[in-house]
Amino acid sequence: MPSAPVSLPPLPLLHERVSGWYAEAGRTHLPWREPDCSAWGVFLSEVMSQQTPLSRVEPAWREWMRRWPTPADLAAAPPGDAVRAWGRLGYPRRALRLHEAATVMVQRHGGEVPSTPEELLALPGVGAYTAAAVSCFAFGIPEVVVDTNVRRVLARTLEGKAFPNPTLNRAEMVLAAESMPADRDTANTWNVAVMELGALVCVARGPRCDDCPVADLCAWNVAGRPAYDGPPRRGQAWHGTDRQVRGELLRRLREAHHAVPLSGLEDSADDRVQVMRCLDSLVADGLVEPLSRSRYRLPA
DNA sequence: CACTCGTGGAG
DNA sequence: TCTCCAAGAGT
Repeated sequence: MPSAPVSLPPLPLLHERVSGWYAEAGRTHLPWREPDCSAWGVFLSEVMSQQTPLSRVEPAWREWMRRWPTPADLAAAPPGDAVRAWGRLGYPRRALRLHEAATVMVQRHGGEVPSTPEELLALPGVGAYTAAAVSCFAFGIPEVVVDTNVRRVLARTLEGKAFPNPTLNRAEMVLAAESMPADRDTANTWNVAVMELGALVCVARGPRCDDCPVADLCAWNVAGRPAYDGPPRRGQAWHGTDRQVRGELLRRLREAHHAVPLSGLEDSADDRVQVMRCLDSLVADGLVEPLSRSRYRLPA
C-alpha cells in the first residue's frame, strides 16, 4: 500500500485546477491532439513517444503520416523502409513492431486501429500504457493512463514523494484509478492534462513549482519537497554496451541505401567479437537481413 | 522482478 | 564533462 499523506487533496479541486491549467498552457497544437487526427495518427504518436521526447517525435510523425497515412499504407511497405524512416528516434525495434501492428490491423481489424484496450494490447509493441492511451485519446474511452509523467505527478501530489519507485506496481495503478474523475469527458481531459503537467511543470529535474496550478495542494511541495529516499533507480550504462554498437551498426545500414559488406560494418566497435554478436542479435530481431555471410541490409 | 533495448538534450 | 532521463515493451 502506498503511504498516503494524512489528508489527500480534494480530488475535484485537483481535477479542475490541472484541467484548467492544460487549457491555458498545454501543447494543444501538437498534430496528434488536433480533433481531426485519425486514430492511426494517435497510435503512431504513442509508439514513437515511448521513451523519446516529443520534440524529436513531431518531425518524424509528420513524415510518417505523409508517407503512410493509414495502417494499410505502412503494411504495404517493406519493413526496412520503416526502420530507415525511423531515423534516430531510438529503440528501432519499435519501428519494426509498428510495421507488424499495421499488418495485424489490416489482417484482423479491417485496416483500422482497434479501440478496446484488449485488442490494442494484443498488438506488437503495445503495452499497458499505449493500449490505455490510444483507447482514451483516440476513442474517448476513459482508461487509466499511467506513464512516467503521471507516476511522478501522483507520487508528488498524493504520496508526498519526490519520485515513484523504479517499477510500476499494482498499488500505483489503484491509486491512479482512484484519482480519476468519475465523469467520462472529465476523465479524458484529466488523463491528458495530468500527463502534460508532468511533462512541462512537474518535471523530474528542476520542477517548476512556482508555475504549478496545484502547488498548494501538493503533498510533496507542502512537506517542503523532501529528497527521494526509495530504492535506488538504476542508471543506463551506455559506453561500450551492445546498445551502442547495435546503434552504430544500424546507423550505417540506414545511411547506406544498398547492402553493406561486412568490411563496412566490422569496425563499428573495437571488439570484433562484440560487433559480430550485435550483428547477429540485430538479425535475430529482424532489424537486419543477411544476404549472405558477408553482406547485410535493412529487411526488404 | 530485473534486465535489455537507442538517442540526444538539459543541467 | 558527465549524469540523468524521456508518453515503455518484451523477456
